[in-house]
Amino acid sequence: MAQMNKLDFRPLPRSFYTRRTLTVAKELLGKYLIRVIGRHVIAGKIVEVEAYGGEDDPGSHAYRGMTPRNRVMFEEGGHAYVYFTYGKHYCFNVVTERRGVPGAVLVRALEPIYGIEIMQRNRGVREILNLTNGPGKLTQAMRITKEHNGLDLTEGREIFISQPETPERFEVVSTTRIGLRQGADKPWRFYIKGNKFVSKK
DNA sequence: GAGAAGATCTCCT
DNA sequence: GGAGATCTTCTCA
Repeated sequence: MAQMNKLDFRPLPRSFYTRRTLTVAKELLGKYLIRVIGRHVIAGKIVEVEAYGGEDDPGSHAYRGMTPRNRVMFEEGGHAYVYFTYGKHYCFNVVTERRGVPGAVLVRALEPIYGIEIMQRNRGVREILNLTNGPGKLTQAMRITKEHNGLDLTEGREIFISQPETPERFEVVSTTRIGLRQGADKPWRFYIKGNKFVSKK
């Protein structure tokens, strides 16, 4: 088994994130989301995402301009946007585009790679298929909270995203987003075809 | 300052 | 398949 040393992984550079939101969303599929907690490393492969825009996207928090909550969406790409919802759950997003242009990609599901025992403990669930197959589940498994809102993902510290050690080929499926009242018509959800950890078919 | 809705999950039937 | 939990944030008065 591979060494679970975080030095094996390098954070993606700023230039990966400061592009169009839809481009970043599709390219995030297959990448590893890495969470470092003290000496422990948790990693999951990103298998499902949703893109959120600005004033062109009624489904986005940034649709009506900047508020204290969505401020990070207007930051330079490469930051973490974490918000609390439904009184229980955190959702983890990756900010995209250049500074001043709102955009983010919601990470909806991961395939567990490393630190599975830690994720089982954090979730209070043993079933691996039920560990990270939803936006609220993966933040609980990786212990991501509002403390991480605004974190810079290019620094490679507590949370970052890296290339997998052995990239695989896969097909991307594009569908409409989930759980929205507004903007539900836009096909801005992307997932890896056939992956068991995708939250909904 | 009040009221309503929400990028969800879990448990129950 | 459906409803309740639970609380933050936004909107409007």
